[in-house]
Amino acid sequence: MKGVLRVVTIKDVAEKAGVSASTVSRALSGNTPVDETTKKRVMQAVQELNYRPNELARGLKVGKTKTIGLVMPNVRNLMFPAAIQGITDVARQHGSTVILCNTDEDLETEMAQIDSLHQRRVDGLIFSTATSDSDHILELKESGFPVTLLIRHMGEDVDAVIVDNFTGGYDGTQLLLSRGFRRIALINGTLKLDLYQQRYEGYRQALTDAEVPIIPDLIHHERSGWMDGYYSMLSILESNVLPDAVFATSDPKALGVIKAIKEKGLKVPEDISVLGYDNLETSQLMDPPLTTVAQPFYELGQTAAKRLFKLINSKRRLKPKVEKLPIKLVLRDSVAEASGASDLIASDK
Amino acid sequence: MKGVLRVVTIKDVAEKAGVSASTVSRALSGNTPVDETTKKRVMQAVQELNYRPNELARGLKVGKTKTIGLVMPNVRNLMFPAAIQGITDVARQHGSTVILCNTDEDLETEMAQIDSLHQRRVDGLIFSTATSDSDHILELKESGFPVTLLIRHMGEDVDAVIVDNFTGGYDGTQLLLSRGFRRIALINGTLKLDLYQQRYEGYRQALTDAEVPIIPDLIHHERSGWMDGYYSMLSILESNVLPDAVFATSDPKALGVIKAIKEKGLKVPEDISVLGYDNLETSQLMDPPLTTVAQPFYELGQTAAKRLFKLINSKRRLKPKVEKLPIKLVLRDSVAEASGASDLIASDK
DNA sequence: CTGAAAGCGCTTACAG
DNA sequence: CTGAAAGCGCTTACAG
Repeated sequence: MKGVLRVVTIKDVAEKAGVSASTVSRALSGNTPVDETTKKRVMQAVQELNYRPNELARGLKVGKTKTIGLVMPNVRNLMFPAAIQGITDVARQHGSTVILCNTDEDLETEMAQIDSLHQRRVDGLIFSTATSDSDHILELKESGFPVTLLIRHMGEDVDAVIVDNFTGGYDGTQLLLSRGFRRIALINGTLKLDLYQQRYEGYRQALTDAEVPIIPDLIHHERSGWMDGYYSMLSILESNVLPDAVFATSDPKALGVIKAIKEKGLKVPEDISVLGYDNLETSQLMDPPLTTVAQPFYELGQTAAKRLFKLINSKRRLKPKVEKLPIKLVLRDSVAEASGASDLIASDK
Repeated sequence: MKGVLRVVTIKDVAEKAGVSASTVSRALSGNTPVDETTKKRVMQAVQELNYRPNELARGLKVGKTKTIGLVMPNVRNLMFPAAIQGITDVARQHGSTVILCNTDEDLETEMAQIDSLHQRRVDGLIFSTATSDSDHILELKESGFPVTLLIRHMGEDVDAVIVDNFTGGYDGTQLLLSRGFRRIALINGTLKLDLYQQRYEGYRQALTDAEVPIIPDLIHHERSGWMDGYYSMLSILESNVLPDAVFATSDPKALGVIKAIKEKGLKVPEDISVLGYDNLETSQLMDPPLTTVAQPFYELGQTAAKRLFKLINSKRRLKPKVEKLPIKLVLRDSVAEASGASDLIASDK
């Protein structure tokens, strides 16, 4: 009986209710007054036929698809799932649907994805760009298309929701300083991404403010993932300047660092303290539980989506705004007090 | 100059190329022969105008949207991101786009999501259902709509791609038995999900086959997440029957178990061995690195997507098929040899 | 090979 | 309050 795949259309409803398609449309949308009793008849028919308006047809007509595009460099990166949830949650509140694209950190496919999303006439786009050289994004923005960047941004010209990375770098470093550490290694990501640049600057500033010398040998950039953290730390441990603490600018890197330290027969935090950055869910399960700079991923996603809908629903063009959400220090067990901390601090004077 | 938001349509191209819209359409689709030189003119115009066909209009006309829906219970569950990537990867190969929905494990919103996806006229649906009582899925299936279930399935009537959970439970338990353990605790998920039921049965079968008694006190069901693993283990440690090994049916639960064991001053694996299930990326970074039953999440996603496209592109209705992908034992350090294992085995005879 | 026409399923001025 | 008509941007038989 259900064999035939023909879907119920507005005409079927109209016929059943004995009215015109226009009236059905109006009864359903509620934008135009409709007589109560005819409305009831329509609703009855809708019920019986289990009618669902074709969103495509509607979109074609009114020029809004109630769909937003989400372009992520890598869904498997543990930062993103929470952000994605934040986005889908607010999209749902707005009756919007989200199309997810994964770029594998590749610029080519990023551009292809954007093209395909554009073809789908999404109402707007949220994304974390693969690189900083993103002319295509500026172009989009220029053309008046609603776009908001997430986590990774580019300058002040396009809307973005990010985290205050400078403060993250600064506060993290300062925590370590306050515990009495003076030889703080930094295992950082690629300087091509503004966010790592900022964390780096925060680190330097904190050191400078505390009049603690910066030791270039203890600074490694361009690292990503736990493997890089692991190898970076191994090489540091085999060099001649041993750090008393390590600030890794992502939790995975921090975990790699801890692994390396343990493998060398040293202890965290007794011998070397380790500070992460992210506060991924699993980081609390580590041994020791990771002290880290927490990023509010879910809120980041939420905020970006809210901003996007504001752009979408605004009549006039809004001035670009980059929102910086605050970081938070999460104190657990991987950072201790420097041994002989007081001496050290004293001797520094 | 770009100020006006009017998008380029097929008419603009037609006009510029001096042909009809029909010809433009044909030149672009390639389904019908078009004269080479006029084709070139069309392509030229497409280039100059940067024309992108409106996928919605196309979809409305041909009745395919080149969009699939993906309904997940919880994107933050670490099992899913890899599966999602598998799905988006093959969707891209098929020129399809994926709409992502998150149900928060809630049946109500699951049904609402399906409805909204249906309204969007997606070509097919992949999902991991929230519960087993899923009449709405059967209904969908019955109506001839392409659906494939992922990871969590329901019977033999609807297409699914899952993991061989019985074997997972069996092989995992057998690994523990082969190492000489005899009091193997099971920290399991909800029996409402077939997958946990199967793992449980695998566990029982392995014990039975080895003629090792099943100890009900060591079996905890309805646990999910690391917290539950943690508390389950705590209560076991405070009871009078101490296990020599624990089989947790998810990695997070295993991590909670390890945390509890360590807190009690015991060592993993020296005092108690722990086996997980999942092989999440972070599990190798734990201390000790987790021995676990690996699920091929990416392949699961890939396979489900491939199956879905087969369903979508098939003229006739295909017979439902549930594919079971194999698990793999990943040996790391959280499972050791039972102390005095040989005695034990001997004494068992 | 190509154009004019019809139509996919809606919405919304335009009349009444 | 309601219907007939036009049109969103495409595709595809139908003629030629």
